[in-house]
Amino acid sequence: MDTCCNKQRSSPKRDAVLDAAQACFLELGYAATSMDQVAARAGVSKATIYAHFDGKDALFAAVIHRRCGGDLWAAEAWPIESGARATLTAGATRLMELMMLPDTLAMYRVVVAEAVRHPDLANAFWEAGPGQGKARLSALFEALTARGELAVPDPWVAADQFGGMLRAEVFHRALLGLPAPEGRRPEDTIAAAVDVILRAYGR
Amino acid sequence: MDTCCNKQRSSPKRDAVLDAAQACFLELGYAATSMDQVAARAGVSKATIYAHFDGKDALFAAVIHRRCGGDLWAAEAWPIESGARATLTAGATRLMELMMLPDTLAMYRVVVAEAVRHPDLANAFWEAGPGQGKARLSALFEALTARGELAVPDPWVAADQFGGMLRAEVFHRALLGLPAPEGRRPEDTIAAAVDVILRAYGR
DNA sequence: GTCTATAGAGCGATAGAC
DNA sequence: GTCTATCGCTCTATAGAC
Repeated sequence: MDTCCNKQRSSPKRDAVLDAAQACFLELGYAATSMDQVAARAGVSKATIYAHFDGKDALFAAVIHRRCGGDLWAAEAWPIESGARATLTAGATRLMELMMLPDTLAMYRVVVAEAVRHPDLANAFWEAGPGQGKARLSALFEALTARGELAVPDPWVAADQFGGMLRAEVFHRALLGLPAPEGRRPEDTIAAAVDVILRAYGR
Repeated sequence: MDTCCNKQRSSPKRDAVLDAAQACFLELGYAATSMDQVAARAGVSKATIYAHFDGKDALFAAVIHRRCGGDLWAAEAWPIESGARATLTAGATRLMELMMLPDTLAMYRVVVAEAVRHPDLANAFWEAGPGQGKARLSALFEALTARGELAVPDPWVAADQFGGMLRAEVFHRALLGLPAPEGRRPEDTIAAAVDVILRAYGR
């Protein structure tokens, strides 16, 4: 137990440090964040941070792991509606909402930026984020195929393709901080992706 | 003219600085790269760098703009083969090759990381990279529809979807520095994406 | 243009009092 | 655990000789 966290699990100052560090890292990136900034934002001294975390690297890891720990992906939030179109649209809408949250985009940016230097964090992020999303979509395809509403030979491949279409230009540009392509809303991307999937994998 | 570059266009030392800076920025990221490192790698003094560029920010911008300037996307490299499957497979293969180049992935990482602080660079990157890729795929869909081999109502939407499927798990994990999913190669992703497109937009 | 040398600020991390 | 004060280092940027 407790192999992933430094010192004890929780304390008011410790939580304040984690909150402040998360805000700084997501806003400025890893390298551009200083321990002085984190300390000031948390309302503690720098020495207090070092009493709770082994250093800047360990603080960063704790921030990422904490945010990857919570379960945004409870299966109950991914209902099998009546009909393949409704089910896929509902799932895609939920996924799109999560992907487009400002904090999610910021998390993407900082993890991608540090992926080479922190492979373990990149892996934790994948497992808690995109990997879970893919698993949820895959479960949808499996259930719809079992019900005879779709004919999907490999649910993981279909989930990858569906997710890829959802993660297309709208998300891609948002990740780069660019405005969405003119007149193209997330709902349009979702509807068009569902159309393609139904045509390709419908019975 | 010459509005995008500092001082004169080219000189041996200046090119050496740009090469060294590109290597450092792509390898370490913007913030973690120091002017001392760039100077050492270029074999010049720091003062020489400041004689050619206004500062670290301007040097970074020059590196990104230089790499975005070259045209990797000449239309001749995107032939309309005989048959929709062959055409799409050839185009997707070319796109996948470009996307999976180590330098392309590194460029993605550093531009995404700095996108919030350097919106103009993010835009230049989009226009020179993903935007061009989408334009090339779109031209393919348009030509295939004109020939009557495909029935694509909106080539830009189809290009977005096709590109999204190609940019799915294989590329997504590569961007995070993670190994490819077991037993899934880029060719498999391409073939599966072409299958879906042909089923959805075939006549 | 190019160099050496250095200014001046900010960095991560720690010592020692309480 | 938490603080103040500070160490030793590296950073971006520049001054001045050639």
